[in-house]
Amino acid sequence: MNNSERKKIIESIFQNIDNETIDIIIKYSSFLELNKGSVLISEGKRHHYFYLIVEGGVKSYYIKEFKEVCTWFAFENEIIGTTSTLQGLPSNESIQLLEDSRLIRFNTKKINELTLSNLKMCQLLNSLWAEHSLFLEERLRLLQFTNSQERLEALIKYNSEILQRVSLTDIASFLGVSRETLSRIRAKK
Amino acid sequence: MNNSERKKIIESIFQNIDNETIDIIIKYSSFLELNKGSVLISEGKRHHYFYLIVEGGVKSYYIKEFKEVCTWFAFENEIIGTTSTLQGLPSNESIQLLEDSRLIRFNTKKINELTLSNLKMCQLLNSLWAEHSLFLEERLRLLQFTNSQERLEALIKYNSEILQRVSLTDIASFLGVSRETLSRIRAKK
DNA sequence: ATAGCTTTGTGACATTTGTCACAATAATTA
DNA sequence: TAATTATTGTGACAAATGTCACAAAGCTAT
Repeated sequence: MNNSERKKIIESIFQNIDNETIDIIIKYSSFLELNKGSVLISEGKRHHYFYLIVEGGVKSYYIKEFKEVCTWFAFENEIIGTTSTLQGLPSNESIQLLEDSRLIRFNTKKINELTLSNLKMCQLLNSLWAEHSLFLEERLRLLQFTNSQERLEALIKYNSEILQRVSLTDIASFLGVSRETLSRIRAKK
Repeated sequence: MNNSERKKIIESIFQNIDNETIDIIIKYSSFLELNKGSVLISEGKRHHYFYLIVEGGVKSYYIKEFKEVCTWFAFENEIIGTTSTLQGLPSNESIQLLEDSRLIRFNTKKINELTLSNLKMCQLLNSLWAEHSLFLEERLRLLQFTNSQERLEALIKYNSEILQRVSLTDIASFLGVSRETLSRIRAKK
């Protein structure tokens, strides 16, 4: 991927940022192609990057009693990272590629520094946080007071892409039910 | 509550903000004393304020099938509002006082305007969002892959204040279990 | 194509949780 | 204080879900 392609993608994601800042952002980013199974962020470690998925998909999870608990999935044009990593803490979850993927990688510290002097950048981050909070609140609602049937229906309705690109084992964990229960709910319909 | 008291509290919450901005924030705020049961924000409506609890407590909830589903509780020195309200949307949940409370009320629009020109204010909002995201992510973990016993234990460990100040009916709803189940788990210990 | 591995489906049974009904207790108000 | 209301506890039973075991189906690589 050449520089002008990368610029186009970054411009479409980081909207309303002046040209000069975009160039700085590009300087602080790099392009990667990685294979399915690669781990971008691993639980318990400090990391210095967040990513934009150009093509491909990832899952995020943590280990509980020797088992993976999936917390979210992401695909094309989504910005991914872990909240703890963005704050300079050891990550509370891992991020792994579900497919061979093409990614743009950003340096967390450098981007954070930009927000200290660049108001637009700071505002952009604010809107990303707000969006992220809404996403989390919706997920909380889904988990707090719905049965597994309703959760699956919501997933089909609002995130049908996940169903097509993620294994049922991971989806079950994401929905907070056992693999077997998910299998049975699917059979019932 | 006089102006200098209010200034002190606001300064302790909005850290690293210059004096001039603090004065503006104070101008955009007002002090309130309200009784238990008062509703600060009601589901489905647009609101133009967020609040700081000086003394007292609140619960947030939405209605599902004629029942309240509690989403969170807050007490002294916490900033409260709903994400949807902050973004100018109709609120997706209600906020009601659990106790007679003393509050400082802020004008959302005015504060949002401040972030357009004041970098410090924008950064402050960023850190509030980040903190809020971490809070939501922890709650998600608690709900996604724990049984009711573990949820109650986590609540006792990390939010014992809630147990002392909130009815078991509301706590059960917050933990995502029926009132009866919570009652039985408590009896078992 | 075949052997090996991964993913998905399904039966049997135990456990957990929800629901309904009602009793016991605590808090509030006249 | 007595009456009333709100909150909490508990028994009985039904429904949902988890766990374990194993079969079926899909992939992958040689």
